[in-house]
Amino acid sequence: MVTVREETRKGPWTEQEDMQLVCTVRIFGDRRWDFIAQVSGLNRTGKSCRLRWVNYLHPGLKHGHMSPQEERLIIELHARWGKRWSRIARRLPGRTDNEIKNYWRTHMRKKAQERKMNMSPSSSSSSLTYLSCLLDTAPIIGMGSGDNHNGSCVTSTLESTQSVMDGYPMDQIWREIEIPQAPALLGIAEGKDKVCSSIPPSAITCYLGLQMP
DNA sequence: AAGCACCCCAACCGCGGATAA
DNA sequence: ATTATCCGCGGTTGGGGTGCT
Repeated sequence: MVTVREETRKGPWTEQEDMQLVCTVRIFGDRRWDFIAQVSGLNRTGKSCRLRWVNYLHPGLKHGHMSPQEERLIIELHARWGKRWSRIARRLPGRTDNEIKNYWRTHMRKKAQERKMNMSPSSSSSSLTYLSCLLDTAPIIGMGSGDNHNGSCVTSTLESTQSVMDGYPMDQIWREIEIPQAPALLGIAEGKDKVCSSIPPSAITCYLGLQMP
Protein backbone atom coordinates (compact mmCIF):
# COMPACT_ATOMS: atom_id res chain seq x y z
CA MET A 1 0.00 0.00 0.00
CA VAL A 2 1.39 3.29 -1.01
CA THR A 3 0.50 6.47 0.71
CA VAL A 4 -0.15 9.40 -1.51
CA ARG A 5 2.88 11.57 -1.31
CA GLU A 6 2.62 15.30 -1.30
CA GLU A 7 4.60 17.17 -3.85
CA THR A 8 8.18 17.58 -2.75
CA ARG A 9 8.74 20.79 -0.88
CA LYS A 10 11.06 23.40 -2.27
CA GLY A 11 12.19 26.81 -1.25
CA PRO A 12 13.28 28.27 2.05
CA TRP A 13 13.62 26.00 5.06
CA THR A 14 11.60 26.57 8.18
CA GLU A 15 12.93 26.34 11.71
CA GLN A 16 10.88 23.20 12.20
CA GLU A 17 12.41 21.57 9.16
CA ASP A 18 15.88 22.50 10.34
CA MET A 19 15.20 20.85 13.66
CA GLN A 20 13.93 17.72 12.02
CA LEU A 21 16.92 17.51 9.76
CA VAL A 22 19.46 18.09 12.51
CA CYS A 23 17.84 15.42 14.65
CA THR A 24 17.79 12.92 11.83
CA VAL A 25 21.38 13.56 10.84
CA ARG A 26 22.40 13.28 14.44
CA ILE A 27 20.89 9.82 14.54
CA PHE A 28 21.81 8.45 11.15
CA GLY A 29 24.85 10.47 10.22
CA ASP A 30 25.38 12.71 7.26
CA ARG A 31 25.32 10.07 4.57
CA ARG A 32 22.53 8.41 2.65
CA TRP A 33 20.64 11.61 2.06
CA ASP A 34 17.73 10.01 0.30
CA PHE A 35 17.23 7.82 3.30
CA ILE A 36 17.52 10.77 5.65
CA ALA A 37 15.02 12.69 3.59
CA GLN A 38 12.60 9.80 3.92
CA VAL A 39 12.92 8.99 7.60
CA SER A 40 13.08 12.61 8.70
CA GLY A 41 9.54 13.11 7.56
CA LEU A 42 10.64 16.13 5.62
CA ASN A 43 9.01 16.31 2.28
CA ARG A 44 12.30 17.25 0.70
CA THR A 45 14.70 15.56 -1.64
CA GLY A 46 17.88 14.07 -0.28
CA LYS A 47 19.74 16.55 -2.30
CA SER A 48 17.96 19.44 -0.70
CA CYS A 49 18.58 18.01 2.76
CA ARG A 50 22.24 17.57 2.08
CA LEU A 51 22.56 21.10 0.79
CA ARG A 52 20.80 22.53 3.82
CA TRP A 53 23.04 20.56 6.13
CA VAL A 54 26.27 21.33 4.35
CA ASN A 55 25.61 25.00 3.80
CA TYR A 56 23.76 25.97 6.92
CA LEU A 57 23.26 23.43 9.67
CA HIS A 58 26.58 21.69 9.86
CA PRO A 59 28.29 22.28 13.20
CA GLY A 60 31.45 24.27 12.74
CA LEU A 61 30.17 26.48 10.02
CA LYS A 62 30.74 30.10 10.51
CA HIS A 63 28.80 32.82 8.82
CA GLY A 64 29.39 36.45 8.35
CA HIS A 65 32.06 38.47 6.68
CA MET A 66 35.23 36.96 5.40
CA SER A 67 38.31 37.98 7.32
CA PRO A 68 41.16 39.58 5.36
CA GLN A 69 43.12 36.38 5.82
CA GLU A 70 40.30 34.32 4.38
CA GLU A 71 39.87 36.76 1.55
CA ARG A 72 43.50 36.51 0.60
CA LEU A 73 43.46 32.78 0.91
CA ILE A 74 40.52 32.57 -1.43
CA ILE A 75 42.23 34.79 -3.93
CA GLU A 76 45.40 32.79 -3.85
CA LEU A 77 43.70 29.44 -4.00
CA HIS A 78 41.50 30.60 -6.81
CA ALA A 79 44.59 31.64 -8.70
CA ARG A 80 45.93 28.19 -8.08
CA TRP A 81 42.94 26.02 -8.66
CA GLY A 82 40.41 28.14 -10.46
CA LYS A 83 36.77 27.59 -9.71
CA ARG A 84 37.28 24.47 -7.63
CA TRP A 85 35.15 25.91 -4.90
CA SER A 86 34.80 22.79 -2.86
CA ARG A 87 38.52 22.30 -2.90
CA ILE A 88 39.08 25.87 -1.84
CA ALA A 89 36.46 25.50 0.85
CA ARG A 90 38.37 22.61 2.37
CA ARG A 91 41.20 25.01 3.06
CA LEU A 92 38.87 27.39 4.80
CA PRO A 93 37.40 25.58 7.77
CA GLY A 94 33.91 26.74 8.52
CA ARG A 95 33.29 28.07 5.04
CA THR A 96 31.30 26.29 2.38
CA ASP A 97 31.90 26.10 -1.31
CA ASN A 98 28.65 27.90 -1.87
CA GLU A 99 29.66 30.72 0.40
CA ILE A 100 33.03 31.10 -1.25
CA LYS A 101 31.47 30.93 -4.66
CA ASN A 102 28.99 33.64 -3.78
CA TYR A 103 31.69 35.69 -2.18
CA TRP A 104 33.89 35.48 -5.21
CA ARG A 105 31.10 36.39 -7.57
CA THR A 106 29.98 39.45 -5.70
CA HIS A 107 33.20 40.83 -4.30
CA MET A 108 35.50 40.05 -7.14
CA ARG A 109 33.08 41.29 -9.73
CA LYS A 110 32.90 44.50 -7.83
CA LYS A 111 36.66 44.71 -7.59
CA ALA A 112 36.97 44.07 -11.28
CA GLN A 113 34.47 46.77 -12.03
CA GLU A 114 36.24 49.22 -9.79
CA ARG A 115 39.49 48.35 -11.39
CA LYS A 116 38.04 48.85 -14.81
CA MET A 117 36.74 52.25 -13.84
CA ASN A 118 40.13 53.29 -12.56
CA MET A 119 41.93 52.30 -15.68
CA SER A 120 42.30 54.86 -18.37
CA PRO A 121 40.22 54.04 -21.44
CA SER A 122 43.27 54.12 -23.68
CA SER A 123 45.06 51.33 -21.91
CA SER A 124 44.49 47.90 -23.33
CA SER A 125 42.05 45.94 -21.26
CA SER A 126 41.61 42.67 -23.02
CA SER A 127 43.86 40.80 -20.64
CA LEU A 128 43.04 42.89 -17.68
CA THR A 129 39.89 41.76 -15.85
CA TYR A 130 40.66 38.87 -13.68
CA LEU A 131 44.38 39.10 -13.26
CA SER A 132 44.38 42.79 -12.63
CA CYS A 133 41.72 42.23 -10.09
CA LEU A 134 43.93 39.76 -8.35
CA LEU A 135 46.86 42.04 -8.39
CA ASP A 136 44.77 44.82 -7.09
CA THR A 137 43.44 42.80 -4.25
CA ALA A 138 46.37 40.72 -3.21
CA PRO A 139 49.82 41.60 -4.33
CA ILE A 140 51.96 38.59 -3.62
CA ILE A 141 55.55 38.07 -2.66
CA GLY A 142 57.65 35.23 -1.40
CA MET A 143 56.05 32.55 -3.47
CA GLY A 144 59.32 30.80 -4.03
CA SER A 145 59.19 28.87 -0.80
CA GLY A 146 59.37 25.57 -2.59
CA ASP A 147 55.67 25.11 -2.98
CA ASN A 148 55.01 26.55 -6.35
CA HIS A 149 55.72 23.38 -8.24
CA ASN A 150 52.08 23.00 -9.02
CA GLY A 151 51.23 26.63 -9.14
CA SER A 152 49.37 28.03 -12.09
CA CYS A 153 50.73 30.46 -14.58
CA VAL A 154 48.72 33.09 -12.84
CA THR A 155 50.59 32.37 -9.69
CA SER A 156 53.82 32.70 -11.54
CA THR A 157 52.73 36.02 -12.84
CA LEU A 158 51.81 37.11 -9.39
CA GLU A 159 55.15 35.98 -8.17
CA SER A 160 56.86 38.27 -10.54
CA THR A 161 55.11 41.35 -9.41
CA GLN A 162 57.44 41.89 -6.49
CA SER A 163 54.69 43.70 -4.78
CA VAL A 164 54.28 43.87 -1.04
CA MET A 165 51.32 42.42 0.70
CA ASP A 166 50.30 44.73 3.42
CA GLY A 167 51.03 43.04 6.67
CA TYR A 168 50.40 39.45 5.65
CA PRO A 169 53.32 37.77 3.95
CA MET A 170 52.39 35.19 1.40
CA ASP A 171 54.73 32.59 2.79
CA GLN A 172 52.77 32.74 6.00
CA ILE A 173 49.65 31.92 4.08
CA TRP A 174 51.47 29.10 2.37
CA ARG A 175 52.56 27.71 5.70
CA GLU A 176 49.00 27.75 6.84
CA ILE A 177 47.87 26.18 3.64
CA GLU A 178 50.27 23.34 4.25
CA ILE A 179 48.51 22.53 7.50
CA PRO A 180 45.44 20.46 6.58
CA GLN A 181 43.36 22.02 9.26
CA ALA A 182 44.47 25.40 10.43
CA PRO A 183 42.24 26.32 13.31
CA ALA A 184 44.86 28.60 14.70
CA LEU A 185 44.61 30.79 11.66
CA LEU A 186 40.90 31.09 11.54
CA GLY A 187 40.08 30.69 15.15
CA ILE A 188 37.76 27.77 14.83
CA ALA A 189 38.04 24.08 15.08
CA GLU A 190 36.61 21.66 12.63
CA GLY A 191 34.69 18.71 13.87
CA LYS A 192 31.24 17.30 13.95
CA ASP A 193 31.03 17.39 17.68
CA LYS A 194 31.56 21.08 17.92
CA VAL A 195 28.40 23.08 17.97
CA CYS A 196 28.67 26.43 16.36
CA SER A 197 26.79 29.47 17.43
CA SER A 198 25.61 30.02 13.91
CA ILE A 199 23.27 27.08 14.09
CA PRO A 200 19.69 28.10 14.70
CA PRO A 201 18.87 27.92 18.40
CA SER A 202 16.07 25.51 17.89
CA ALA A 203 18.30 23.14 16.01
CA ILE A 204 20.92 23.38 18.71
CA THR A 205 18.35 22.51 21.31
CA CYS A 206 17.51 19.40 19.42
CA TYR A 207 21.13 18.62 18.73
CA LEU A 208 22.16 18.93 22.35
CA GLY A 209 19.03 17.28 23.56
CA LEU A 210 19.89 14.17 21.69
CA GLN A 211 23.36 14.09 23.12
CA MET A 212 22.09 14.25 26.66
CA PRO A 213 19.52 11.63 27.45
C1' DA B 1 7.07 57.97 1.86
C1' DA B 2 7.22 55.47 -2.34
C1' DG B 3 9.41 53.45 -6.09
C1' DC B 4 13.43 51.72 -8.13
C1' DA B 5 17.86 49.53 -8.65
C1' DC B 6 21.30 46.91 -6.94
C1' DC B 7 23.45 43.52 -3.83
C1' DC B 8 23.75 39.36 -1.38
C1' DC B 9 22.87 34.77 -0.36
C1' DA B 10 20.07 30.59 0.09
C1' DA B 11 18.49 27.22 -2.71
C1' DC B 12 17.74 24.75 -7.05
C1' DC B 13 19.30 22.42 -11.31
C1' DG B 14 21.95 19.59 -14.31
C1' DC B 15 25.80 16.96 -14.94
C1' DG B 16 29.62 13.83 -14.09
C1' DG B 17 31.92 10.69 -11.05
C1' DA B 18 31.78 7.14 -7.53
C1' DT B 19 29.82 3.27 -5.58
C1' DA B 20 26.66 -0.54 -4.98
C1' DA B 21 23.96 -4.25 -6.87
C1' DA C 1 31.12 -5.82 -17.23
C1' DT C 2 26.96 -3.43 -16.98
C1' DT C 3 23.34 -0.87 -14.93
C1' DA C 4 21.18 1.79 -11.32
C1' DT C 5 21.52 4.80 -7.66
C1' DC C 6 23.62 8.16 -4.91
C1' DC C 7 26.71 11.94 -4.02
C1' DG C 8 29.16 16.10 -4.83
C1' DC C 9 30.31 19.93 -7.69
C1' DG C 10 29.78 24.13 -10.34
C1' DG C 11 26.50 27.18 -12.51
C1' DT C 12 22.39 29.73 -12.12
C1' DT C 13 18.32 31.92 -10.25
C1' DG C 14 14.85 34.10 -7.23
C1' DG C 15 13.69 36.68 -3.38
C1' DG C 16 14.66 39.52 0.57
C1' DG C 17 17.24 43.41 2.21
C1' DT C 18 19.23 47.88 1.66
C1' DG C 19 20.49 52.16 -0.24
C1' DC C 20 19.43 55.79 -3.47
C1' DT C 21 16.49 59.03 -5.96
